[in-house]
Amino acid sequence: MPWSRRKLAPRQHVFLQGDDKNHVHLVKSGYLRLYALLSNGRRQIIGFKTAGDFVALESGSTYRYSAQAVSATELHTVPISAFFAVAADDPQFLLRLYNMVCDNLSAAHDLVVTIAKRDAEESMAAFLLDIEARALGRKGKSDFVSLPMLRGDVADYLGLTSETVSRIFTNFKKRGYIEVRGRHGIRLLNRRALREISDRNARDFS
Amino acid sequence: MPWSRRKLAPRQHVFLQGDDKNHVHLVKSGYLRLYALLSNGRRQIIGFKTAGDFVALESGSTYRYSAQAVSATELHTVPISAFFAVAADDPQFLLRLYNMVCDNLSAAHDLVVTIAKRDAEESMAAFLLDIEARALGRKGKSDFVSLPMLRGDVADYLGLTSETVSRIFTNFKKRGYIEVRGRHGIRLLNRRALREISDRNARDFS
DNA sequence: CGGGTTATTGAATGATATCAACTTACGTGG
DNA sequence: CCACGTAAGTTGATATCATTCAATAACCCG
Repeated sequence: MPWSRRKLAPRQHVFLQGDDKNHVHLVKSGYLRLYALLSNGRRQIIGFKTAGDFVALESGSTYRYSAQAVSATELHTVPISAFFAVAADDPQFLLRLYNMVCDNLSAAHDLVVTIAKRDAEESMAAFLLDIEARALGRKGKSDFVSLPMLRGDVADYLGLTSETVSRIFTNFKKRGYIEVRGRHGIRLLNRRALREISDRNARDFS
Repeated sequence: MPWSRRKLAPRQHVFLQGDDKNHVHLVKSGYLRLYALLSNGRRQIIGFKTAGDFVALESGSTYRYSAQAVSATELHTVPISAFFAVAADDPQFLLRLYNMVCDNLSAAHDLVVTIAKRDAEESMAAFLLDIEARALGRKGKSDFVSLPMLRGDVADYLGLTSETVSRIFTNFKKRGYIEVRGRHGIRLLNRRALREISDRNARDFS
C-alpha cells in the first residue's frame, strides 16, 4: 500500500472540515485534535488522536471535521482508494478497520456520557481519569501524564469554558487530588476521590 | 442466515447493559431507546432506533448500553456468530456493516455537538429539526411527526431535565414555531426560526 | 531577557436544576 | 362508551452553578 510521510507543526491542519476526503491518516507521533466548527462559530472538539490512531476511517466523501496538530506531529498518509482496495481484498484487514470504528463509536458514546453529566467537576474528573488511563498503556503508574492540549481544548471538548476548566484544576490541586507541573504535566494523587466525583449522584443523600 | 422474530411491549428490554452480546437486532417496526445507566443512577440516552435500523453492531463481548422498547416494537434477532460468519465470507456485506457503523459514529458526533451547545433552546431546536428530517424520509412535508418518546426521554437524550424540555415546548408553541397534538404529535410551523435558534451564536452581536 | 500567548483569579450575571403543586392525557375496567 | 385512576406533563418559585467580562499572572519561545 502506497503511503507518504508528513510532518506538522503545532496549529497546522491535516485537513479541514468540508475538504474532499482523499486520504486516511495514521498518527506516528505527536497529538491531533479533531474538531467541528459550529455554524455559530463555536468549536466542539470530538476527540484527540495520538500515536497509533487512525484518522478519517469514517464513510462519506468529505471530512466532517477538521484535524489539527496540537504539538509537532508526524503521520503517514494513504490514498483512500488504495486503502479500501486493500481492505476489499483482505476481509481480515477490513474486519480490523470495522473494529476500530466500533471503538471510535464507543469512545463517542463515552464522550456523550461525560459531557451530559452537566456538572463541570464530574466531567473534569472523568476526563482526567480517562486521559491517564489512555496514557497508562505506555508509562508506569503514579507518574506525570502529558496533557498536550490547552485548557481551551479541554473546555471545547467537555462543553465548558477555559475559565471553568482552570478553576477546577485549581480546586483539585487545593484538595490534593492532582499535582500540576507546567502547563502540560499532570499527576493524579487521589484517583479514588476523582472517581467518586466522576460517579457521584447529583442528588446526593449525604 | 438464521433469524427469529421478537415482539416487545412498551418498557420491555431487548437486552441490558452488561449482558453477554450474543445477538444482533434489526428493528422492523416500533421504537427503541438505547441508554446507558451511569454509576450515579442517571440515565443517558445515546440514541433512538426505528424501522430499518440495526442495533448492537459494535464490537465487544457485552452490551455497553441497554435497549428498551418505547412503544410496541417488532424486531428480527440474529445470532452474532452466524451474522459475522456471513460477514467474513461476504466482503460486500461487511463493507455495508462498516458503513452503517460509520453512520452511527457520525450520529454520535452530532449528538455531542447538540448536547454541548449548552443552551437548552438550541439543543431542543436542533433535536426537533433532526427528528423531523429523519421522519421526513417517509412522510409528506409539513405534516405532523410522531414523537414516540416521553419528555423525560428527550431530556435524558439532550442532557436536560423534563421540566426544561416542557418549558421549551411551551415557549416554542407560544412563539408559533411548533404545534403539539396530544403527547406524541408535533408539527414544525417555522423551520427557519428553529434553524436560527439552533445555529445562533451564544455571544450574539445583535 | 522580553513580548505575546496562555492561564489564573475575581465579581456579577444569568440560565437551568430543583422542589413542589397542579393539570392533562390516556388506558383500563366497569 | 364513559368514568376513573394513575402516569406523564406543565407551570411556578427559588437556589445553584457555570458563564461572562475584566484584570492580573505565569509560561515559553526566540
